[in-house]
Amino acid sequence: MLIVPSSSKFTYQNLLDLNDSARATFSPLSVIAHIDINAYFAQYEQLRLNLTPKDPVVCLQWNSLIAVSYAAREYGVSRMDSLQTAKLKCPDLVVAHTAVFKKGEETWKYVDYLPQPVDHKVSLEPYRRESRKMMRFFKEFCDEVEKASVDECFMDFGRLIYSRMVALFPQLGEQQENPRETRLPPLPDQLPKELEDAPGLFIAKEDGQVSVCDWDDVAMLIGAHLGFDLRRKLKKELGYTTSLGIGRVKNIAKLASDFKKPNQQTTVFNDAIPAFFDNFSLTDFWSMGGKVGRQILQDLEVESGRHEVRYIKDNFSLEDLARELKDPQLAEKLYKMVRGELRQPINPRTDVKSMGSHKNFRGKSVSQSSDILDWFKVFVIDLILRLQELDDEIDTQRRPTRLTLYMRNSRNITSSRQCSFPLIRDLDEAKKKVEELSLRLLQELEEHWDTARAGPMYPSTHGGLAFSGFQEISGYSRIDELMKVRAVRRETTASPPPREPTTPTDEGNVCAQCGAEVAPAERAEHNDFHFAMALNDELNTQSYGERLLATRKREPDPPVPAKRAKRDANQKTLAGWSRKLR
DNA sequence: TACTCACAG
DNA sequence: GGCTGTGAGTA
Repeated sequence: MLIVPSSSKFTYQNLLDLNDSARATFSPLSVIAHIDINAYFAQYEQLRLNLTPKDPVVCLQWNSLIAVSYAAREYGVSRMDSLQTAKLKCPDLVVAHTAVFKKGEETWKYVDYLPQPVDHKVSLEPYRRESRKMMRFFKEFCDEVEKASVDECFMDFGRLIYSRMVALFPQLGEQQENPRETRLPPLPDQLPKELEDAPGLFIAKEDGQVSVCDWDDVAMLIGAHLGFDLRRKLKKELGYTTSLGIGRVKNIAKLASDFKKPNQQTTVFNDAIPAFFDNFSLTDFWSMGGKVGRQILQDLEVESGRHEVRYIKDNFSLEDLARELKDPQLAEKLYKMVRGELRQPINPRTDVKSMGSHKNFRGKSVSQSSDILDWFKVFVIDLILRLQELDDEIDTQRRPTRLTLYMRNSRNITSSRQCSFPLIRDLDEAKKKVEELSLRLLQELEEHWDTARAGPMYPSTHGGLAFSGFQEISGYSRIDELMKVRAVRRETTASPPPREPTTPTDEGNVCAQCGAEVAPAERAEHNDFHFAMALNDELNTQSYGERLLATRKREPDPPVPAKRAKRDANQKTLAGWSRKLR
């Protein structure tokens, strides 16, 4: 590796800013990472079914492939294939259908047949659950993480880089009288051994050399090592192969993680940014993939395809862009973007913003309001189970403040209706409330439906319910309530579930199944817990994926059903809906 | 606030 | 192409 020592362009303040999460993304020394799980859903299924990366696994949703493992891609299988064409290309294809809800049922599971859309709804909850696990893992590695989707996130490596830099180059840690005015010292003649053999591909600089010219290059180098460590750790602990990109802004990191796949990483030196952008079209950039990107190319009369980004950078001033695009904000964004200087902060976004459960209806299967009630049941339980997962995951509960009903008719006209949703801690209560309010929303929507403008509401082609306006509620009202939740959580993870659904025998206050101390008043609830665990076990039978090949190892825990007695009561309520509407 | 649209994976 | 999510625009 070529070292080119010269006086630094950067100041001590630039370095200090890395150590401040509010300023790091604006430092010229910034290092942002983007990580992406390769063919996520397919890889999840591969691990769930205890297969290897060599097995050609695909994830199926009805008849279409929603994820294709890299092993299956070797056979020419792509996301565009149907199940049938994919099997022609690869007879040994391992097909794992997503988990599903059966119409009218109250839980999702992996099933041992090929489910049909007319009476099933896909559940993506296993992937979301695993995603949350991975995000926790990333959060432990790095203090500033932005979840970008279910299988990718951005990280600001600023603090990690700062610490490594000061540790490796002690003179960088020396206090300065005037850090804003004081330049960093020149690079040493040799880099420490730890930074040699940097993992991952380096984008060559403009002159074709990989050379380290200034401290920003050193920061990138450390970033590459951090990225490699992160990927190795994730592979070891959770089993996933990933692609990763390192660059000075989010945009570059994102393009870089996509550049070499699977199981590889790319680091873009700052000097190499223009050369790196030559590999892409403007429409490959985040937020430019749709109309906006196309419109810009048209307004600027840029020929699509050949080094558009470099062309825009070299031929348009900020004023030119503002004039041609007639949108000063967009012009500024583009001006910075083509220079790799669009510095968007990491948005921690730890909290859920909204949560929806939707379904497209086939043919005329939903041709009157009574037809949709069984689907409502699925939407409701889907949402409630997901609220419960949130509760289980973090100690502060979050609750939605709005409920929205969506419907679409055969002319593809969508209408929605919202209402505020009361703050209810208890999920069984909340469930009843959703049932009640969604019914009311449906009636209101039917009343307000503008048949003259939109045509008839039925047959409906789409329906769904969504929670939004999530708020954190003040936490647990009593400390012992919190302790109880924690104790149950320990049990569910630590003790093996019973094989048979059995009733605990009466032996004082000690549960015969798990030996836990249970007060008589809580006995019923405790038994429900065992019932739920046993039911889970029962549901964990063979699935469509594994029947074709393997033995199961990493089956996800299906959702814990709501308490039995209350569920029966709710079924009565649901039956009531149908009567009310007929 | 109510609703729609654009964009993304 | 189906499903899920975020953010911005509009009235």
